[in-house]
Amino acid sequence: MSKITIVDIAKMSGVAVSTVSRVLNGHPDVGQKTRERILKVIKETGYVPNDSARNLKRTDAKCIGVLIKGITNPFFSPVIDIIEKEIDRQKYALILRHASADDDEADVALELENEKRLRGIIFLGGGAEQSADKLRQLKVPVVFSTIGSSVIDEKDMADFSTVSVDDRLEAKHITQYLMNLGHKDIAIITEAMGRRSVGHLRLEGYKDAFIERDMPVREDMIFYVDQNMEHFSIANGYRTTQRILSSGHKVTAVFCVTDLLAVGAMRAISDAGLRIPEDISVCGFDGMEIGRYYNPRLTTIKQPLDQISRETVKLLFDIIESRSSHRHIVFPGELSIGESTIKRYED
Amino acid sequence: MSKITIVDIAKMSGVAVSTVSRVLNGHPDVGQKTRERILKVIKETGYVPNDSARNLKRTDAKCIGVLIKGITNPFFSPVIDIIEKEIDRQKYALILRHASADDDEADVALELENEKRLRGIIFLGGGAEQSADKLRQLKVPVVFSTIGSSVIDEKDMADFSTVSVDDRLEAKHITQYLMNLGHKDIAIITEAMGRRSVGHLRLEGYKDAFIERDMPVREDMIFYVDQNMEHFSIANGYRTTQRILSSGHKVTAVFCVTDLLAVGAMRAISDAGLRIPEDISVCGFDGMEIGRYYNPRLTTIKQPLDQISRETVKLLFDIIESRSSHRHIVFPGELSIGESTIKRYED
DNA sequence: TTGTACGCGTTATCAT
DNA sequence: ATGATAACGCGTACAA
Repeated sequence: MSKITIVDIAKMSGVAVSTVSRVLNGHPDVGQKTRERILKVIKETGYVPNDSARNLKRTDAKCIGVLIKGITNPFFSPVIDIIEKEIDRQKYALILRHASADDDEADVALELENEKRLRGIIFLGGGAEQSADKLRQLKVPVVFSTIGSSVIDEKDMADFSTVSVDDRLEAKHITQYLMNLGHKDIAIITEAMGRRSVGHLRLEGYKDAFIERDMPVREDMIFYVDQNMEHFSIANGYRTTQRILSSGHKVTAVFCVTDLLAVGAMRAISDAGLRIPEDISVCGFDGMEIGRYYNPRLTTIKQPLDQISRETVKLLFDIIESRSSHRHIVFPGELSIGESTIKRYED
Repeated sequence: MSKITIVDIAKMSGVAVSTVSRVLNGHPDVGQKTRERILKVIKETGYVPNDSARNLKRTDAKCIGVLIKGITNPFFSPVIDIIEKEIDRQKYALILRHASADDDEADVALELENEKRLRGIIFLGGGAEQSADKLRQLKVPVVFSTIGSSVIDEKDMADFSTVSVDDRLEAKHITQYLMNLGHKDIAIITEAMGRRSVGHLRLEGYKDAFIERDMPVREDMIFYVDQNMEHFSIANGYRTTQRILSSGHKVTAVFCVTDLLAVGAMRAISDAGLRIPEDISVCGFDGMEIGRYYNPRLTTIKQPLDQISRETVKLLFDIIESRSSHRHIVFPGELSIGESTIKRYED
């Protein structure tokens, strides 16, 4: 039983391939009886059109590609959900593609572009990094979502759009919040990646807060996650916090650049027999659902993912329909105060 | 700037298309200088071969398709990670495809099969349900992972493989565990889907436990999640637990058929001013990472996802290389006792 | 080592 | 309303 094609269907229905094709694509100009006959044969044989061949010929196709780096990150789940709905509302199809850690996202994007007939691409996670040149070869507009413009070279600003919060600024805010609670010995758990990673941006914001108050930035309070495991994972937060606790440094608050890290941190602190927030305050960044359900509730910077997602799609379509050129939209984050932070006790 | 093809590359390099094709596919029989020249042109133009056209012709291609229903579920994250690595070890490529809630998975699978040149397909989540007939049209072997054979019709057992735990049995185990702690008023939070859903299977296991002890199964202790939101979500666990608490029924333990539901349940119980486990014991099912980090740690049935994932890939390759026919592998779950369950206080 | 020509399954164009 | 046929971009015999 070799694979069955449109030709077979045509033969079995006693019509020409073009007629079958018309039925397949919902063209109106085909007789009622002929249509039914063909449909019947299709159902019986279980024929499925070959998408490759289709895309090879097709000119239209209303598709938006969504490229996501590391499907593993639950942070993107709500974003994808909303983007999917929004694209649907525009009567477009969404093609979700995942790039594994070692894939070059730009390559995947280029592949996707001429494999399907895309009208636009949304990037979730990852970052432009070096591959901006490759990305520029894309013929369809690119919007980075939840990724700030600071991860992009200035010269690329006109070629891509970004929709996000200001990672650096918001990180400064939450650090200041901790300071206002009286904390001085504030450790940070972050990622040691390139200058354009969110980890680095949020670290910069942390530093900004100290610098603005003329307080020294203590390098021994900066803890980098284990490179050998998933960077922004609960487990890594746990392990890194253990390093903090055994470092001997006095620490009254920990800023985790990610909610997931914070969850791990809280568990590690509890396991060490310390109380949150009485002994150590913990805060995160992102505003993930789990933070609102954890015990204690996590203080964090809530990203307005709803707005970000919606605006991402809206902006993309504005560009596709040339109602707008590339823009860089920044939404304010919201300090969401939970039960994981408290005034520092005077000693 | 229209799209650039292999013909353009050939012209620009002053060679025939076949030569370019050879370079593209890493064939050895091409002159060193010619190869370099072509490579240079490719790099300069940023040419990317059209995958659709490729797959149309290709005969080989070592790909495994992984179909996942609802990317939203973090439960699959570790599974995907491992499957990806295992497939990689076999020098195969992994193509991850996501089917949205309303897609027919069988259709997506069929599409994927002749779009790419697959050698096998792994299903994550979802279920065979009615579409077994469609699935049978697939020319490559299908393995359901983390999905038990009980979701499949008997007559289909020889056509598909499954690798999973015994949902029903394990659900009985954990219910018995609660009973052994002295609990009698045990509510269950589950899903009201078809007879083949995990929600239903785990509910059956819950009932089994009661029946085996000649205890009545109380319908008023069965709580179904809100159909209008994501079924197995934290938020749904929260809301459904609120319904339990306001039902007026005496409840000393809650079995949530999913860890995510359990997290929501625990938060709802805390918010109601009750203590876990003293006032109400809570347990889940799955063994997700968050359960081990939550406060209190969640008692649950841990699925051996490591083994399941590894065995899924191994079995698939056994079938591909016809070293085995379709099988149904069942791994035992592990009762992972946390801090969320305790002996029922005598009143 | 390199080039030519055909076919993969489909859609679009032009006839009928 | 339907049929015939030329592309679409690439891989691969086969020929040179």
